[in-house]
Amino acid sequence: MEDAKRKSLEDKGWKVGTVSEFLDLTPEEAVVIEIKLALSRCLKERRQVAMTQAELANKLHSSQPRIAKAENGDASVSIELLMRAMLATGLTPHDIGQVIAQVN
Amino acid sequence: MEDAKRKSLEDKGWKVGTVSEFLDLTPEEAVVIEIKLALSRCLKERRQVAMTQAELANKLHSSQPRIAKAENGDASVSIELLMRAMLATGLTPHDIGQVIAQVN
DNA sequence: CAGAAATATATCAGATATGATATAAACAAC
DNA sequence: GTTGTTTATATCATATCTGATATATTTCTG
Repeated sequence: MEDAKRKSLEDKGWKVGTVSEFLDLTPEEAVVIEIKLALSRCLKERRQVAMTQAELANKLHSSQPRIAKAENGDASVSIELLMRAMLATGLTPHDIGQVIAQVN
Repeated sequence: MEDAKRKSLEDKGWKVGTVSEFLDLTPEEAVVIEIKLALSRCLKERRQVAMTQAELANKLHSSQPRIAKAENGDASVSIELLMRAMLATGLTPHDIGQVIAQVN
């Protein structure tokens, strides 16, 4: 993993800091991070053309700051919240499946 | 929703009990439940031909009881754990994407 | 530039998910 | 039917995720 990418992940709260910590990640955990980031990017792209973060938060019974975290790939956001958000912007399970299928 | 299906979900811990509670579910929440159940079914099918629950649990640094819950669609299991488990059985992001894309 | 609107960051108490453990039930093979 | 293997259920302390709130920063518009 390149330094710049690791730095970016660390800023978002991902525990991939040191090399040894990075090696502690199972392959599955690494893939899940990639999936989360892919969903996050897709959500941001779609939400921006559809509504404000506050509007989306209302639909979800969530809060604007949480949407911001979701769109920025924050580690505290679950795949479930990412999916609920994507669906609330009008994306479908098919769309979500396509995004995940393209990871790696 | 038919009675039999609602009963099955209730047994697994899903809060879809009464009609009014069911109506409280946002459409996105309902779809997410379907996605979880689809992932759960796929995991069970794949794991059964590949290894025991205990072996999978070891690969994941998890426990056999948690794998049992994952395979039986228990509400306490996150999408993230379902995905990590699927990946550990040898399934790929592409496989996972296909399962989700077929929901609904 | 000034004010408004949108987005980002920080903090936190409560809710949900977690692996561990114990143990029960189901299922084989003998 | 007894023994060994696998899967299911129950409980629990800890860790993680949650929406809410306050507030800072960026971006838009006039």
